[in-house]
Amino acid sequence: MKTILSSLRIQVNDKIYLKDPESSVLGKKIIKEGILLIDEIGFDCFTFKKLGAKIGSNESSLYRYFENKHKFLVYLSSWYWSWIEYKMLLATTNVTCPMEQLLKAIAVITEKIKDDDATLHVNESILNKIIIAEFTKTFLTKEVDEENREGFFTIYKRIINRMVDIVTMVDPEYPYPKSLVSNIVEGGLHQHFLRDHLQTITNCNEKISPTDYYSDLVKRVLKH
Amino acid sequence: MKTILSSLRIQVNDKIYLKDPESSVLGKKIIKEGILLIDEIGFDCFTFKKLGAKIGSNESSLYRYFENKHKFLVYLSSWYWSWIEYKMLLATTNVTCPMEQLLKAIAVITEKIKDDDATLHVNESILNKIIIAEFTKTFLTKEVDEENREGFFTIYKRIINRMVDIVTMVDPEYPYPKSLVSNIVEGGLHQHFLRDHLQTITNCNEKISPTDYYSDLVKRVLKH
DNA sequence: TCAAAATTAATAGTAAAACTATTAAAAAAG
DNA sequence: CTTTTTTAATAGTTTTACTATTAATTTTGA
Repeated sequence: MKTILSSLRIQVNDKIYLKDPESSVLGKKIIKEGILLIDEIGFDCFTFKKLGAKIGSNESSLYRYFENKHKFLVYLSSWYWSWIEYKMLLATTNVTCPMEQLLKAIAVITEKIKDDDATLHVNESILNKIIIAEFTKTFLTKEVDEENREGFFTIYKRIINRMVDIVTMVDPEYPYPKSLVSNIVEGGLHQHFLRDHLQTITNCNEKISPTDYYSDLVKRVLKH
Repeated sequence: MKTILSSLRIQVNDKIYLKDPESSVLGKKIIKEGILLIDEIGFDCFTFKKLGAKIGSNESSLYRYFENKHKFLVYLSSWYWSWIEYKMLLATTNVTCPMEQLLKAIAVITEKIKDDDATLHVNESILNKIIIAEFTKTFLTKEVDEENREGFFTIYKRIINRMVDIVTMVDPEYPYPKSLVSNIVEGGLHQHFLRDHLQTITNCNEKISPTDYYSDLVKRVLKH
């Protein structure tokens, strides 16, 4: 049951990879150890050569799964947002009050993640750390328009638009629902980063979470 | 007068560079043409070799000004924020109403920049485009804590804390002034990027600017 | 004024990163 | 059980990122 759920819920655009890493032992090893290595040394210092050494494989074997390390990060991000989308669906269905739904969605998006035992080859808690520090790099490139057309950011945009629908239910008169939501999703990651590294420009700390800040924000911004 | 003003107002931490690029013709050429090249090919593809070729200098000559291309981007960012700080000072002094002050500051931060003729070797409008697409990369690194300690982000943090003071004047009871402001500054850049590349998740377009969105936001969030 | 000192910039490197072509071995299909 | 396909390793190439050395120019101070 667990494995059925875990394979059903995560769907990554197949243009992102050359060969599906979920389809082989080596592929899963690349994901699992790749997440750990990026967390350890940072994406800028990460190379397929280093990952190959870590998992006892040759660099060129990894190139058969991903064209380059950028695509690998896009893959991990897509996987992450697909997993978040699933969690958001679980958290918001059967909630009738739109504002309550919105607060649940914000919690899913902005909360610090604990590992989910259903997917043994992905440590979601560490993946969350990577997304906080590296996700914006997936679209801050010269290729963003091309990759957007190819659907690399579909899941991310779908999550935002699902939340936009909820905001519109809460306050149909609010004029900037899309900017508000994209701002919350991106800003949630950013506030986590500031809490860990630039504490003087955030109120987030051990006691105040990004979830607290953004929950308060939507209550002030939206008529409800 | 113009040159006195321009040299007074921009002050960049001298740990960022090896040799002050403002101190020589070659240095100014590096800044001027570097901005154009990064805008053209993106920071990821930018190298000192390519810039050297563009300005008819050897790669190794550029290395005497900046340790690496990361530091070059940190320098351009510092320069940009220093220039913004000056513009913000001009825009907010002699404004007595705190909310009006805040709206002026938000306008300076989030508006699309036009070139300023006072600094001939810097095209501020193109630099603004670079900041939108590349600035977050300056701190999304493993070295962020070390570089923060060395003062690489001082001006950026000072701008945010200046705005935090204004927010606190507007509404002393608001519990998250730092998160609100860091969110506006970072989010302003982000909304510009979304408008240009991921239109489906922002309300910003030719008619609605990030300034409109954030001006409305603070009016809703703060009691005034 | 002119020789010594200091600065500036070019040449010619190296090491690592980012890939690719070829081939060998293992697994799957007919 | 042999042919085809898939998988992965070896051994390359090109580019990036940087450095050591040397040559040329500028500055300075006796």
